[in-house]
Amino acid sequence: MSFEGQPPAKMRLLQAAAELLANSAGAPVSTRQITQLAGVSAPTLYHHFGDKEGLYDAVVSAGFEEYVAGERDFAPSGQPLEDIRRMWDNHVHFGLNQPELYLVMFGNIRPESRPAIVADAEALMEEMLNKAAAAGQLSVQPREAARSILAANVGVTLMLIAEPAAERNLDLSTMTRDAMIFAVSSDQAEQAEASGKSSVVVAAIALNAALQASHSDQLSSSELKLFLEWLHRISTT
Amino acid sequence: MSFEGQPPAKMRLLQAAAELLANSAGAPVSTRQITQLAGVSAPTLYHHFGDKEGLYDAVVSAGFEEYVAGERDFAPSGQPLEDIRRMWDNHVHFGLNQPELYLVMFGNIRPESRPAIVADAEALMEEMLNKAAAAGQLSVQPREAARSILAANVGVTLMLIAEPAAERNLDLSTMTRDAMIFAVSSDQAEQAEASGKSSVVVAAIALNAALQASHSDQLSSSELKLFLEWLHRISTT
DNA sequence: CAGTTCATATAGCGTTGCTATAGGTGCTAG
DNA sequence: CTAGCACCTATAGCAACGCTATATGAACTG
Repeated sequence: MSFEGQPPAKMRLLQAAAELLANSAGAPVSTRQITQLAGVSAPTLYHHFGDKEGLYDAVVSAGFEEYVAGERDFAPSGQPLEDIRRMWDNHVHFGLNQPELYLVMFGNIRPESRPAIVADAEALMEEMLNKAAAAGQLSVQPREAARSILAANVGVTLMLIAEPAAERNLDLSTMTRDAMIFAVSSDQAEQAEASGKSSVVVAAIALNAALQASHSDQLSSSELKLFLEWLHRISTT
Repeated sequence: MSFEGQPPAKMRLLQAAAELLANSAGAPVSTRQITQLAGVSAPTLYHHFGDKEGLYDAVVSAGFEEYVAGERDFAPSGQPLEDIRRMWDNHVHFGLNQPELYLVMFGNIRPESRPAIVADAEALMEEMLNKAAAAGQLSVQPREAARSILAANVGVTLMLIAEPAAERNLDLSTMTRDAMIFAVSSDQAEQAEASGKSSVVVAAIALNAALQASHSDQLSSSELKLFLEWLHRISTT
């Protein structure tokens, strides 16, 4: 993690905090340790960051940029759901590689106070899910899907961090990941993807078939007739 | 929470700790607060519990018995997967009702040190999943399924606790719960039916997203507007 | 009644996050 | 060139924290 373009003392504090956090093995890191390693005295820390949490927020912010970089670095594969899979794996990877930082970011839960970073991570995932929705691959609203997937993703990552490194079994992650993605995806759309047709057409076909089969009573019979006619126009173009 | 059958000072310490924890609103609780409320001096605490964590462990242990009681109190419905659903809901309920205690139990993650309670909760869920497996309703190993479901369950509960109480939307829990149970269940078609999401809704959501993204010119703008309105009606039922 | 053990108290140690106060340091204005 | 002014940093120390060395009272047991 690098903190360039900052006043020297501020930068060294950030670096010292990040370094001590990474090697703390779970033990809490004191401000005295940080200021000593940074070669700076206590008030300097509070001048720059207000309090210890402010310093941690700054470290977390840099950590999150690294996290986001990981989430974005792979080229979009054109298969949004596959990209979601990679986001999930990157999330777990990030957590296991920098557990202390991850715990400060996602593990520091307090009632009724939501870490800003959670909202950011949700937004990131929702963005990707929007693409899946546009491709007709989603069976739930992107926002709800993002919240649900991220919750499971965090839960799994925390579980894995808590386990002794030797016992960690990434199958837990893979299995939960696929369960969540499958749950929000519509298999109709997945089949459509394979057939190469435009998603509008395929979705229209699917909806047409489904409507006729289910005798939905959400629309009146005349409305349904017009609706189906439009569907037909869309799907036969 | 009751702590009967203990030496009086020990019991009062447990009660004081539980009470202060429940009303701490997220702020840390000091040993001085606890000993003062218990009408006892510091060394008594350490005589009985070794250290603060020992006291918390004892409180957690009592809390866990309450948790287990909730997990077991409903009569087995004869449908193991339905019981799993209730276990999930009870878990979330417990977390939201006693968030501070829950955070001590499940939120106090440290690298490579797994809270004993997690193993207990896993065992509890695995036990129930064994019944499902015996009934041929499981498509994965009960142990793996239990770990996966519990990880998601904890993740969701932590997310909900972190949210302002007014914004909490239990749909997040319901949706994630059903996704996980669906994923481990062998009779997936039945699960889909039970979740209430018919294929009509799935197709409507996909088509909605696809239409908005593709600016199809097969329908006039007024037709499209009405079409989308109907879609909305179908997909939000 | 002596001895042992359990339970509690007085007083205080070392560390924590944080701050009141004040002293440099480098820039710009006159 | 220097006066003034922001900005940055340091000395010293406070209150609160978890915890403990030591000692006293109470209650069984021989």
